[in-house]
Amino acid sequence: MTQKQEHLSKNQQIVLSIIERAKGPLKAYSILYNVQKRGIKAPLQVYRALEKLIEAGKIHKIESKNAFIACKNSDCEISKTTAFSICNNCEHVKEIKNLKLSKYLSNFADNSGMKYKKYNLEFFGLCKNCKIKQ
Amino acid sequence: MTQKQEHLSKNQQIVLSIIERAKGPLKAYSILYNVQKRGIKAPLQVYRALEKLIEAGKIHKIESKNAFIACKNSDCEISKTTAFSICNNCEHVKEIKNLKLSKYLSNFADNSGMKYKKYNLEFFGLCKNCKIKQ
DNA sequence: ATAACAAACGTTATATTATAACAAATTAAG
DNA sequence: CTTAATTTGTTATAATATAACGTTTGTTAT
Ligand SMILES: [Zn+2]
Ligand SMILES: [Zn+2]
Ligand SMILES: [Zn+2]
Ligand SMILES: [Zn+2]
Repeated sequence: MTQKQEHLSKNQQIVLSIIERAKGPLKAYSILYNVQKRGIKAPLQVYRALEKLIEAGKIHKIESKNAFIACKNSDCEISKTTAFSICNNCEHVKEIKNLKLSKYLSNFADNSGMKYKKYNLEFFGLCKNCKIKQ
Repeated sequence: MTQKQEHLSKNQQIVLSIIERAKGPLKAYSILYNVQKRGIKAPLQVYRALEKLIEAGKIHKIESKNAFIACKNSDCEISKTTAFSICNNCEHVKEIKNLKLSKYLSNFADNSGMKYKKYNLEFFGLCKNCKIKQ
């Protein structure tokens, strides 16, 4: 009986803690730099941890930025349905938690006969702060 | 009066023609390999063409694959609102043309006060073919 | 036509992001 | 304890993307 892992390994915990403390999405090599004092020396160690953390639903990858952010949406299925708002100016990223949206997209079906189990949506615009300043 | 460019340069035309003839999304270095006989020798020449073609709405980038596909949706705003279906098995990618979906997403607003001008949505699942085979 | 400007080009070098391959150490299960 | 699975450490390399520079081509306005 292979259950979804819930115990995080040492490296996974280290990488997760860095991502959780960050204000915004972190890039892999920035994570690497941050964890070198804790014994993680090579890119692969970071990428391996990132892979497992994504599988576990603890973090998400922001595809348009090649960066990683902690999941703030404890309800969301394990990394299967994700939506983010991204500010084009200050690069602020926030995970969107909206039941209507997630229901709409989870139930979406077009004429292709394809049933989608997973999606990633990235919205771009100006955040409230940046809208004011401009 | 700076209008949106509609005349494509030589390199842009070459790169676009490769992408349009392809069955699926192409990677930048695969494009490079394909156009070397036509005089394009360096990655930067390809990336520059790709950038302009995206701005012109002729192609889109599939972010989860770092690959580029021709736009099949002449109605869509210039690369501003994109949705794709991606088969996890055969990697078949198709641009989704669905007015309800695009209206829903273009009008989407959450409580953040952010108004989104642009989005990219990638759906994942099994296409009809691959569903049968499994 | 020609000067002035903007866009595209060619080229070299380099930055950034990500994975392959292999052996050792640790952890979970029977 | 024994065995299998996972995680780790390490080196090397693959894949993706941009910086910097000078030249060439195309457009616009006199
Ligand atoms: Zn989440
Ligand atoms: Zn902002
Ligand atoms: Zn399109
Ligand atoms: Zn398929």
